[in-house]
Amino acid sequence: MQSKIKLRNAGLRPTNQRIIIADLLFNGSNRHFTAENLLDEINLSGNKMSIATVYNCLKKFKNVGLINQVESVNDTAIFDTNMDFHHHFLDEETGELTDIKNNEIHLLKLPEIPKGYINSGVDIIIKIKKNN
Amino acid sequence: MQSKIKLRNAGLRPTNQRIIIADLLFNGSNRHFTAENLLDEINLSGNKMSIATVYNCLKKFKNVGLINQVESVNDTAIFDTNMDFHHHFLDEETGELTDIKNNEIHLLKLPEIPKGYINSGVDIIIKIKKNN
DNA sequence: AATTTACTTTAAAATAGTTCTAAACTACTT
DNA sequence: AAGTAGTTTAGAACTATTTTAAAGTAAATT
Repeated sequence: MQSKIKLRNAGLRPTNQRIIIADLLFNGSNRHFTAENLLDEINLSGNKMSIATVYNCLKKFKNVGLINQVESVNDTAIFDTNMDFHHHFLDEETGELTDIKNNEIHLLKLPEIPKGYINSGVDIIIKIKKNN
Repeated sequence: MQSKIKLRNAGLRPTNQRIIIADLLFNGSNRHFTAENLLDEINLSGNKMSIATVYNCLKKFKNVGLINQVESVNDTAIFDTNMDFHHHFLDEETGELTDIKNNEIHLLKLPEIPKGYINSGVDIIIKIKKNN
């Protein structure tokens, strides 16, 4: 079981619930998802879990750098398993996010970070809408 | 009364409540604020208003392009009176936003916008945290 | 292996931010 | 002056998320 090791390496106790979630999330392909999305998937996979556990787990995964929370105005938190440096298109009307490949965008000249602070990430969001 | 004209030009009926809010927001200096922040200010200025009105008003102001809603993971919606093209530092710990002047940052090469869509805005968020 | 300790899960309640409802009100048009 | 369409309001409703506190489980200690 790959996930157990992954969790331990990340410094997280590999509980049954975390293993179930890790198995679903880290199966190769990247994706965006909400806590509710994930719970549905958990249920479909024949497992059960409290929504509070899903939230707890996602918070932990985020803290140890297994997933990202995407910056965007949205009523619902969206998480991302893609930990590569990359950015997003945001459909303003639907709230849907799509990855922008990193070589598709180029940020020249970063601003000076305020004194006493360090840069902890850059998010570029390109808002789009249907043209009609 | 400047605000009345501004509202009319934007195609909004200049009601008392909208004028009170416009007077507070468009007084020269730009700022970030939440609906609750603004209500506090309204109260301090000796006026009264329902929080629902504040939300309605901000939504309208946003729709007609008088203010922006800032993209950022935050439990609370943050609005911005600065309509110039510009970006933000986001303090990850406090959620506080600060403007980045537009000449401090330079985005070279934008990705191709998906077919059938148009670009409706670009937000760059540089996350920062205290270095200690 | 048994016991202890610290961390985790859970259902349910609580909270926070925002939107909805429907009645009263107000700006604008006729 | 009367009509109508848009606006405001208090309060209820709603949604996403967090908290609570008791029960459960993994790991550490004996």
